Amino acid sequence: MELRHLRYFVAIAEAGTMARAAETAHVTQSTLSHQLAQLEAEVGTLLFERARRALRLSEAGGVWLGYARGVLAQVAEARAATACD
Amino acid sequence: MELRHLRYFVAIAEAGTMARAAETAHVTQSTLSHQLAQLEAEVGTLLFERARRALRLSEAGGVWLGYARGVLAQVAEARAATACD
DNA sequence: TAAAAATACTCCATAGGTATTTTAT
DNA sequence: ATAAAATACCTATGGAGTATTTTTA
Repeated sequence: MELRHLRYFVAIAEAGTMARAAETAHVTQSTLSHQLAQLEAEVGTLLFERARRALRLSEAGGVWLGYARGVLAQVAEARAATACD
Repeated sequence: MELRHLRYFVAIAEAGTMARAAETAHVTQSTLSHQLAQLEAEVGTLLFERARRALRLSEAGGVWLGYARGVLAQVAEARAATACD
């Protein structure tokens, strides 16, 4: 798992679809699909429900969204703490 | 920046030398040197002082060590929270 | 049938390795 | 002399892209 997986996961969760998340994340829908599959495989759970047309966060997905945001926020804070410019 | 950079950075900080960190991180000294240089370039500050034979955390490095450990701990917690086995 | 995700495939950027050089005791 | 980091160079994995195929409202 890398920060990339968390960034993409949050982007997808916030956009609702991979197509729209692709724009904000500056990658293609295909890439998001791949990376999300990797994350889900590593976590061992589906983070989104695929039954519907649009993706919907699963229960585990909701939990993960909180952690992912927290981790990314911490990273941003660390950056800010050492930014001297 | 990826989690990899944080993992390696913490390993180096805890081991004191890259050679020993290489064993615990299961990569070579060369790889650690490369990745640490990347992290420092991205952060914009040296995280270790090179004046001495062994690496010593710089002031910014100390701050980063705290954040890096926090981030990795959060990731571990997230994993644990969704581990169903 | 339209709008989405998944998938086959291709490419190339880069993580990581080996070997060597540099640096500081 | 020695033990460390830095660096030059190489290889191969996998991140990311294009094009296509499912899938489902």
